[in-house]
Amino acid sequence: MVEITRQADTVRQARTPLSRERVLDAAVALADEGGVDALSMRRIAQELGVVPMALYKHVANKNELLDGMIDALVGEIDPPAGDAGWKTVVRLRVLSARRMLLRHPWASRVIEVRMRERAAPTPAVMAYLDSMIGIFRAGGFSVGLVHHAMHVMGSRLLGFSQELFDDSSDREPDPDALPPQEMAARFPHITELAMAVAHDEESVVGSGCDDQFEFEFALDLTLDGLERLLP
Amino acid sequence: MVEITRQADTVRQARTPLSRERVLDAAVALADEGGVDALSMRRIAQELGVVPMALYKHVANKNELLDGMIDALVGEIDPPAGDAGWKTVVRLRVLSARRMLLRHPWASRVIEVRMRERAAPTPAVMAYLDSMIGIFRAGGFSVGLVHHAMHVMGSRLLGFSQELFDDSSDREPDPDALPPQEMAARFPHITELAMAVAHDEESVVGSGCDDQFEFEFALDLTLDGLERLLP
DNA sequence: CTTGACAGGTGTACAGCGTCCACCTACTTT
DNA sequence: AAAGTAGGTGGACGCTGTACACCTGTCAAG
Repeated sequence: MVEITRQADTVRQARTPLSRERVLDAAVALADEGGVDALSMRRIAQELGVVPMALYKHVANKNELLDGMIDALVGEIDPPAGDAGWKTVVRLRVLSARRMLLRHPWASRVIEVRMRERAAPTPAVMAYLDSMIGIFRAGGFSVGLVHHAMHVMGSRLLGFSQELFDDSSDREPDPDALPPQEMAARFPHITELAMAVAHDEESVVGSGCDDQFEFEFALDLTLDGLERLLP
Repeated sequence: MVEITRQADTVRQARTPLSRERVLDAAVALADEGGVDALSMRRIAQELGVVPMALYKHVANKNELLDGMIDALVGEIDPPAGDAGWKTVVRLRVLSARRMLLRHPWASRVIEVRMRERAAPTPAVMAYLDSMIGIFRAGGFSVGLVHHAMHVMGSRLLGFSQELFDDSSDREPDPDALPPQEMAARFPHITELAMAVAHDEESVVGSGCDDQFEFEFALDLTLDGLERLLP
């Protein structure tokens, strides 16, 4: 009896070595059932039968944990499906993203908030956007047109937030950003787009992307679409 | 000297009687300069030279304070301009909303977050939406079409968040909601729309508004718009 | 076979948060 | 004069994220 207990004690900390993945999973589960407000380091730790500070051996801090959760969720979005034409492929992908967001209602809020205060989107989001851009390119869109398209789609692409790339602001450069050539290798379409935008507006001060123009572009496209619905 | 000082002391708490408006103004100012994370009850109080709990005599709690701030900001949006046709009027109004949001970069996040967890938007937001619906109606849109239009415009109307009315969820009814007839008087267009939607989907379980359909409607309208841009 | 590094879990502590509660004080109303 | 009330005060509680020092088990090198 005593032996069993002791073994159980030993086991509790030995059997489940508490990996980063286990922390992330517990966090997602907790958020799923109690909303993002129920998500505290202490609660996650408690759920894992561990002391709060133990989490910090696998996760730098809470923000980094949120980033990890986002990455996990974005990974749930279906990859582009076959060769059905850009319109169908984009449509299916966006609907898949939406399903993911409906499964995790707290997610869009977290993504949005983290997006706003981070230098760059998380890697999985980057990959998602890159592949989305790739679909448009393959569908015959020019680089410039894809740029507009991404702005127009903004709020639909992940179900919210049209300003995924808020490069206009004066954020300090991300210290652990990817070196350019690796960036280009992993996210070729994003890179192509970014370079084109940066280049053809060289003279413009600041962002290299006229947010105001893009906003009005999207707005007018929407209004035109609505106008066509009038009898 | 002593007298002056004593007078100053007296004055500090007597001259500026710390109204709700002063609290709201201080809060907005603080958020404007330090972002929404710098906004704590204690900081606001400090800024006003007062003890934190003093604020609670003018504001129920922090959420209610955030609501008040939102209302103040939405009030900054230009009223509908003249009789230039629905398209122009909507366009100008949305651009005015955008300018407000650019003046207060933290605002969209606050509005969105508060929207998600509140039973109803704040009065000023209601008024804004009501008048926006009115513009569409006056422009010849049917009630049903306005409904679609509001969903399509969603992310542009206030610069974000297409799900302003997330009535699908199972929120407890707002205790201090307006009585129906007052609601109808103050927000006639919202009421008209809400009743029409509730009525013609009587048989459907739940929300009275098929969010999935609306999402796809908006998505397809956007994709069609993009398609027309292809050479 | 020992030793030392190191990965990983523990315990304590701190500053900051929102807000409940009891209190005091000045002013208004009867 | 008495009673009520609006509004500022002070203290406390429970919660948060996380810095820091510590301990322990595992494993590699001498």
